[in-house]
Amino acid sequence: MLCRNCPCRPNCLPARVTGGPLAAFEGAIKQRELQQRHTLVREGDPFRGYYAVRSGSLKALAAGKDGTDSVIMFLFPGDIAGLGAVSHRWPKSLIALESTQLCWIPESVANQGGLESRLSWLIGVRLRRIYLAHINRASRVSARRLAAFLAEVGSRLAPDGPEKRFELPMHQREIASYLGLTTEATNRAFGALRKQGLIQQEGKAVKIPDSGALRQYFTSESTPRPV
Amino acid sequence: MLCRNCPCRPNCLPARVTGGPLAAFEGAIKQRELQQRHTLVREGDPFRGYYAVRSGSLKALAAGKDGTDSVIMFLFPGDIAGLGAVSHRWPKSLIALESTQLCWIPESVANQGGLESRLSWLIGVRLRRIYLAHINRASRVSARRLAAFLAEVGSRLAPDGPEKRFELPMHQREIASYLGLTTEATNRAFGALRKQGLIQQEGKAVKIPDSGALRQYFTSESTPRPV
DNA sequence: CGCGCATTTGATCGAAATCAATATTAGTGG
DNA sequence: CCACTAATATTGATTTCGATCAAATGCGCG
Repeated sequence: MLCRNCPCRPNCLPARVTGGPLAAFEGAIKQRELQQRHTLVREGDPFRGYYAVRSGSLKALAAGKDGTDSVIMFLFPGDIAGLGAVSHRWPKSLIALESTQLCWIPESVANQGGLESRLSWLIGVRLRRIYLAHINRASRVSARRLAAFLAEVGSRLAPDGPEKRFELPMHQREIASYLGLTTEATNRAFGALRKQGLIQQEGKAVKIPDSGALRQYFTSESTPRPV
Repeated sequence: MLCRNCPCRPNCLPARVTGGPLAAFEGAIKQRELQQRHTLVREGDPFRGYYAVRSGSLKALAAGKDGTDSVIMFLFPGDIAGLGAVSHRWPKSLIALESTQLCWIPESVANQGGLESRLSWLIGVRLRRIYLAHINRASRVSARRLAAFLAEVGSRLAPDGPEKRFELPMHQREIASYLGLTTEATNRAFGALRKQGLIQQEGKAVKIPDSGALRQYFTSESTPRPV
């Protein structure tokens, strides 16, 4: 698969590159497949360029003192992995949640040919997304946090239309870790959202009948107190 | 004050710039003072370059639906404001917590003279810091979250030595908003840390007798569950 | 098929939210 | 500078939500 046909291109580094430079870019990157549960990079590894997620998904893990890890972030198609490691070391491990197609983009390639500004822009997008996640996780009601999470995942895995269907690639256990909840609380939060008709579930498949209603649910009264 | 004498230079854009280029940089930026509680930028304003914090501090606010804002981030001397707005709009309002000295760095200046890679590096630093904050806020024990916050602030406002003394520029109310707690819980968390001897307080002045002990306190058992 | 792991459900406990009231501080104008 | 006012900080009592403990069910996989 070449960049020119890749559905991720609008979100990727060479979004506006065409012609000869695009061909050069395509020649400089390297495609790679990562099997389910396999590790892409380990915490502390030296930085060796970026990985664009073309299909599948990953989780970023932060190692705790006692060997316990917590999930920091999920990466979906169109995301670039490695932004947190720029000119540094990988701050987090990255592990595939399912069979995942990646494009390796060497650092030298990303720092040439006018791609720096595009890279900065993408990092800005990432920062804004993290800030949004910060806000959503500030809610102390578990069902609201989960609702915000599912809305976010839905917008990534089923971008079109207000009704969304997708398969959750991660376990409830991993969602719980990401949201700072126990698995039991997470599970009950799923139940609460189902009972309110905001989501439907069938195994790992999730349907959001009305993403507007879901958003309405978690944006109302999400902040603890005004400032 | 020129960059060559600025204590923030190691953390700033022109960390490694010297000679003629440094003089050019100094000529291209513009110093500015912001009075307490005054607004630097408003949410949704177009991006107009970066602001380096030279002294003082700022809070970043996210507007809620109903006019209630929540604190997303605090900025201290050495920080660069605007990283989340690269080539976009300001995602958050920025308001001075105290009288604050800033350097305005036009976007064009930051994108020239080999500063792009330095900018990317700084954004990477910011991303890593946010991930760390994410982890710390995953703790469900309010005193632990506050301990992590105070350790972070202490490392910024009193970088030298294991014993730290500093003045908190923000209200407990703002800390509470940032941590996703009520003001009461935040206040009781202060009390808990005092009782354990991990901090001392006198008005807004905080003393951390042993920042290692404080870190030890909040890093142990901070994650809800392993993954 | 059986084993291990994840999910689901229930009961109890604990921490923080909430409600309420007071004390303190900061900011205002006289 | 002081009095006055509003906002913030502090403390207590009660309630609620999620953590914890425990057990059962379901599922994937060798």
